[in-house]
Amino acid sequence: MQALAHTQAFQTVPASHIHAASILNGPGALTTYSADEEIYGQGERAGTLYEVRYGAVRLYRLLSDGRRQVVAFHFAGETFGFEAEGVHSFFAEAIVETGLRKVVTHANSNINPEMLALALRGMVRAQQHLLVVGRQCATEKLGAFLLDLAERQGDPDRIDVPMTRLDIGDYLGMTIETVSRSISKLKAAGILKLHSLRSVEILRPEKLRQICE
Amino acid sequence: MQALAHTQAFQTVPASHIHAASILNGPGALTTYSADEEIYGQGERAGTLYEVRYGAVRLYRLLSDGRRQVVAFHFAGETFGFEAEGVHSFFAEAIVETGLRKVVTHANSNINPEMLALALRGMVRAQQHLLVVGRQCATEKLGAFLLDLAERQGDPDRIDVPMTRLDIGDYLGMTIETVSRSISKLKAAGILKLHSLRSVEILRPEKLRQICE
DNA sequence: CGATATTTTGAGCGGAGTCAACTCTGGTGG
DNA sequence: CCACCAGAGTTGACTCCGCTCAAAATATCG
Repeated sequence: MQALAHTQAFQTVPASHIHAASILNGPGALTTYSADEEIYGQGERAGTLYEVRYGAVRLYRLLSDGRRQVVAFHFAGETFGFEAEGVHSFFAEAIVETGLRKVVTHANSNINPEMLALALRGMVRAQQHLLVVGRQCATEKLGAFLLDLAERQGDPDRIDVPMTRLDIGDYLGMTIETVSRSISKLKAAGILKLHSLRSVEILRPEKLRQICE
Repeated sequence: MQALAHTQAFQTVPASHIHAASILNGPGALTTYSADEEIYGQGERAGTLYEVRYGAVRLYRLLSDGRRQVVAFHFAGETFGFEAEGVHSFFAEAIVETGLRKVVTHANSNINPEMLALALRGMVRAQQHLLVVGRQCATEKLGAFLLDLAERQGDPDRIDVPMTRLDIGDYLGMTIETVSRSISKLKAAGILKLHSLRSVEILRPEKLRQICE
């Protein structure tokens, strides 16, 4: 029942997203993945793009010392799977029950402005992520992360957070304890309200970035 | 602390706003910039790519609280200036005397695979940067940074470091004092040798990532 | 309802930031 | 040629945020 609620929440797709992705191909088959199922692995041959129809995806890389760096999350309407080389440099996993539409692209054949647009958007997103992880205190990072989620999900107040605290920590470069503490701090300050572990309400968006000390 | 101005950067952008390069390899005029000279500014209209012929360039963004996040450095042979929106979201400055070849681009006409490849490489570079900044201790960050420089400059041992400690700090998300201390630590450990402030020799490349305690 | 995983909270410690003083470097002009 | 100087870099002392280890509380699922 809980999972179903997530699914529905993520099905809201901004019009611009649908537009960009659907030009890339004809109607593709919908593939479904259950929670924590691998979509592709580091080192696998690339060449397929994936458009999220519903659910959520994490991209991550395992470092040599065993740590995990989550590079990106993707939600309904977003397209991922771009690679500069022929192989994937990250793992892709479904976070919850997720539906993907595969977009097979073979080198040089499918170059068009829409595809370039998606690639550039991916680059901008990575650079934006960099700004967040780069230099901020834990609470600021979390605030920026939540605001990003809100923006991408459409609803400015109510956020669905399908990923675990570990995912968030590995995404923002901090431990689960610090993630938890930051949430508690924001909650205590009356900026956030948790309806459940996976449903967050932003009461004071403008204050989210300022709490830091 | 006020952080990033999210709202604009996270907005989805219609594909029509993208000004993509049409021709990457036409003969372009060589423009020279002196140290610290601005190449383009945040908010300026985009649409031109730049190929570095010699010298070095920093891309950075000013945050609302006055902090500066250096997003990338670029050296000879590299191309920068990609934007997903019609305007530049970063500043570009020459670090030292630098020669650039401008590549004037026309919107939506004649998009080629080479162009996409460059954009994807930019994305991968940003994600790689993310892995470095996401690392835990300062010395590891600096080590990864130096190894990156060595790789991009060709010489595995001797590195030219044109940027200041402040540049490095703003790139890695740490203070100049910590940058300096990290260098001193690596020097003391016999891993680095400084021939001058701008010339670094890597004595033990394999140890660069491991020093952290 | 019990078993397990996830999350929260607590206590203590260490690394990076802050503030400050000092040293080094490179450039300028006498 | 050298003295001077401003900026860059280094080093030190101290503080504090976030990591670690540990335990309690809560959520999830069979």
